[in-house]
Amino acid sequence: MKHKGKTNPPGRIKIMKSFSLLMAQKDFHSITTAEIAKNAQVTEGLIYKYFKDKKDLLYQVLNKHFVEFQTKIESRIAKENNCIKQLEIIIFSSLESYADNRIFSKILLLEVRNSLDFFDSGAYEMIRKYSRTILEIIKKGLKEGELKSDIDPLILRKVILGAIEHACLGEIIFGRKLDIDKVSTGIANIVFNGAKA
Amino acid sequence: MKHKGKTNPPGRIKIMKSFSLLMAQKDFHSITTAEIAKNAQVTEGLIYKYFKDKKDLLYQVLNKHFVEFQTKIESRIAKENNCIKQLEIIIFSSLESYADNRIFSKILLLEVRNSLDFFDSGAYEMIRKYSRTILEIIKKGLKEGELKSDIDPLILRKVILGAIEHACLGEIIFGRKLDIDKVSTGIANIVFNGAKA
DNA sequence: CCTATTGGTAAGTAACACTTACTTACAAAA
DNA sequence: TTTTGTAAGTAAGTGTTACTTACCAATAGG
Repeated sequence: MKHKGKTNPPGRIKIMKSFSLLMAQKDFHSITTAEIAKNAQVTEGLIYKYFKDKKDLLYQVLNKHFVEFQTKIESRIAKENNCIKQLEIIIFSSLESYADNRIFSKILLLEVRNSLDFFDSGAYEMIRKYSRTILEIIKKGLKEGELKSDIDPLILRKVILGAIEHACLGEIIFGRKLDIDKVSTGIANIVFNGAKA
Repeated sequence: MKHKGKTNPPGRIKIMKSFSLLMAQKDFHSITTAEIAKNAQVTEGLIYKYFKDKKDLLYQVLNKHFVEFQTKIESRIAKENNCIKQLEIIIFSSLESYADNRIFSKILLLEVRNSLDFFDSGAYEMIRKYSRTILEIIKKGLKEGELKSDIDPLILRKVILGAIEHACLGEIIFGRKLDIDKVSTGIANIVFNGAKA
């Protein structure tokens, strides 16, 4: 019998909690379904009542975290209407979110990209939305003359997103502590003012 | 009997070739050892004569590609001694290498990061060397006054590497064609001259 | 000519992701 | 009050997979 996805029964919640906990300790591939079930105190079969497969569980956990991330950032952006300030908020808030939500960033930056079916998932849809928001801000910045007219908005977005993601990798992989203030102002300084003397 | 790794027998070469070919078609996890062996026309057991496990095979294939990448870039850099020019060469050459060696970039940007034992591999040692080279150039640029004195070299490196990697993701994942000239000059323009009007 | 080593094979095995067939609980309809 | 439909959960599989073990054949050195 297939589940229709309307309710949110205790078993389902326990499975997601158990999986999140395990993701904090080890990488996706070395987590077994037996382990997930045992820690959740349910049987293995139940996982497949609520999730298509192990990857689907991963995507849904990511999605849950992403919703929080998105709403937090959007409310912060809304308070500003200077575009450069808004982009600075994005840089800072993204770094902050990645830093104090290791599971979220681990999944997003290390675990999901290698499989094509991620890009059909709801979690990926959220990323696109976030990404689109950034592009809108950049375009507005160009129109209002806050940004140089010869800037390609798509490339600027790549630079910003790439810098953010790369900055978090060391922290996620090696557990290095990241100085968010220093790194975010550093990135913003380079991206907006340039590095050339 | 353990292999000492001195010679390079035909079976070993066939396995690596077969695996490379499969990596061009699908992701690491959905490639089976049976498949690798069949396409290489050897038995499955032989894989484990030359490689510790499936991941080790991945790392060694990556390593092979990385050596070519590294030597190519270093010879290009040697021809310049203006630091900004050198960094521009790095941006351009990296994009170019990623673009015309999809397997290499797929492995490097999507497949290896999620497992901790990659960071003990020889392939990761190469990355560190490459990364160190970039840092040296930046430091030289600071000393010789080509770069602004308030720039943090580690952060500038993060921005450059992040931008390069992010720029390639779309191409690798979705097979989108990348305009290397446009993107590399675009990135360099932002990083060196800044985006603010 | 023997023997150690290397290249390679064949036949396993344990563990894993996922399935199937079943039970229980319970709410709404008849 | 009984019936029926369905959601929640279980128990016991199954096929596949990465990896292992034990073996064989060729060959080069002493």
